[in-house]
Amino acid sequence: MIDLIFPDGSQRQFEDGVTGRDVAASIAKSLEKKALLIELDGQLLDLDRVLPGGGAFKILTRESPEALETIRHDASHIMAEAVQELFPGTQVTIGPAIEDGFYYDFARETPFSLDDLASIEQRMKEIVDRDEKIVREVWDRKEAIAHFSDIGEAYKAEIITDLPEGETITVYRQGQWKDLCLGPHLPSTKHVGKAFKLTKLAGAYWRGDHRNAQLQRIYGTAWASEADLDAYLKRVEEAEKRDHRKIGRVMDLFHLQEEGRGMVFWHPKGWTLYRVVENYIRRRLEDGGYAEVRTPQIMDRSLWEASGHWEKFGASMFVCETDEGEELAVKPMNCPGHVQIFKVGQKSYRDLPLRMAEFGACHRYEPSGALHGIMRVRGFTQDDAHIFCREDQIEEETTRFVRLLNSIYGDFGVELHSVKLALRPDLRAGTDAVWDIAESKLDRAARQAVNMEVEALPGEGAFYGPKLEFHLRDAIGRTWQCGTLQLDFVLPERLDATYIAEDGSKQRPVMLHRAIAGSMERFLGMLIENYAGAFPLWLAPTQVVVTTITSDADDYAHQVVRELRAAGLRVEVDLRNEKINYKIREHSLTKTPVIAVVGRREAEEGKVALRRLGSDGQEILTLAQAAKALANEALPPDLARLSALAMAPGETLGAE
RNA sequence: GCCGCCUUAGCUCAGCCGGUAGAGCGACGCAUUCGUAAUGCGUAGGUCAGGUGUUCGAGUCACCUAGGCGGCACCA
Repeated sequence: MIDLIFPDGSQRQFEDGVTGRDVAASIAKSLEKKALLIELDGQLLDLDRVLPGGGAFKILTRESPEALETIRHDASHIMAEAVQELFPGTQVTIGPAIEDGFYYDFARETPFSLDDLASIEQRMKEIVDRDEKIVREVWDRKEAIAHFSDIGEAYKAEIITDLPEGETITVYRQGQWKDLCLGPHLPSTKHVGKAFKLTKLAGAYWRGDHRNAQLQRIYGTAWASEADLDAYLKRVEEAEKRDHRKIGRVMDLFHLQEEGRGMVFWHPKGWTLYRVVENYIRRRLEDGGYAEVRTPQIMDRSLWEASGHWEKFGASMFVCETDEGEELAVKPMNCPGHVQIFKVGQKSYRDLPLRMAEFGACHRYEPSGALHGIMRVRGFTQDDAHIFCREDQIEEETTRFVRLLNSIYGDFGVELHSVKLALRPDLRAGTDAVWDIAESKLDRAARQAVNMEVEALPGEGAFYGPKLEFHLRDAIGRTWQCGTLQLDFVLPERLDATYIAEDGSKQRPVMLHRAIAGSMERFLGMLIENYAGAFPLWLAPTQVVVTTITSDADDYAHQVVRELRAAGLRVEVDLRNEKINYKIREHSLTKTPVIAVVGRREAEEGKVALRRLGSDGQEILTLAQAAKALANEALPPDLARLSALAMAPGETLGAE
């Protein structure tokens, strides 16, 4: 007998050998009909599988969020079945459920074309209609390998071969088709429903390794209902409107062109935004005890050899040779330059921690396929800094850094999506004991500073030390690493950085490489998507457009512009002989936060009518009131906090 | 870099089975002076990404090159 505890807390006993379906049937016939899967002690199981024991028991239906992943997984199997029916000779590999959908990787000589997706989708719907029972079978390892080899499924045979001895090999059969799979699955293909759509075609390497064969991946999305599918498609469409490349064009922020692939041409408005962000970060760094420096863009090969970059990073570096035979490299990172500054003169333990910051323009030769708008470029600027410190200062410096990062993200209104800790790689410098300390320090310090899980990434650290990664999410759900903190035991050694300790001995400092925005370009791309271009006043490139109803008010409009500019605001004027409706529409489309409309009435009364982006009401203020209120609102958050602290009545700090 | 798709006016996009290039917006000109998301009329804009080929004839078909987009790999 087994004991099952139901979600309402009630408990019942069942005979050994009972299946999830039996239990559902014992509750209600209607429940049995709706049941798709069961959850036993948090683990999903097939409905028709004999329960392996008792525990917390739950029946999942279409409506259960937990069932969605299985619906998607099944959809991928149905797609694989459809593909093998339509394109005999195609080998299957793996096909998991992913966020919002699923994919399946196939091995086939001739690539699929976009047109094939329609016929595959059609066949999938037929398979759903066939209502094929999905049956779990446990196979013997040798037999399974022999079977999959025989039918020409080399990849499946390889997967089984690589499974640890003693692992249960399960094969799921649906109709004539079968696939090696861990499961669980729905009772039959009918239950997957038809709320799915094949979305894209891509190449993908077998087991994610570019040295392996390239497979063909078909992506799809699948949902519990048509309504959910439509909502998803609409969401994607909306997200595409936030694309920073599109908004960058509409708002005239920047452009990219062939002759400078991966290099951003910042237009006046985009550069204004850039400078506002840079100056804000600069103030926060100064406030956080950093000193800003500037190091050369191009340095001799010998330095890059000494730092190890020539060997480890050479393939990504832009190099050049002079007529005199010098070999130079454009800097891909700022660290070697900073060590040079550290090494000038003698440093004492009293100088540590020494925090050296630079908005350092770096160039890296990124693979062409990696480029993406201004998010992934070849020329970018890091809000970089290196903290030279003693080993016992690592933890405190890390906590300080993560707090600063979190506060800065907060001021920009972006939300940290995840924090990851990249752990020691196979090839590494330093002893295990040092790595143990380094990893646990970073982990502890990060957890202390943010109330968030820290996901471990085994083997992904740099050869010289572990690395904390701070990820933000873009408009279409892709996540990007922005902030980072890397511990480095190696570079101070390679470039021979030392300080004099209390006992007079020479010691090696530890270096923390850290960045908050990461790349300014990427961070601005994130900001553009985060706000869909509708920036808060302090960030908006143009904060106010003053525009007239008729040319009678032109002179007054100029006066308004002068006063608002005197209050520190970024103001433009639009005196075009167009209807007010037209001008409002145009400035709204380019996301100007405040439109100040002036007509004869305002001119006579010395007032302005402020219209906020996204609202159709207006606020009539005197010119002096408007200037003061807007200037106050336009204060960057850090200065706003200062001014609130100062509480000096009537005093305002100039906005940028 | 690899796989797939795309590239037509400044922008967004039509262009059928191969028959000689279109729209809207924008720009420019003229008229209009108007009260909160598109005033009217007119004018100019194209080596159909570049190249080679097939064809009587190519924006359309084939191949090559470049760039872009979506993934993969790589990465801030």
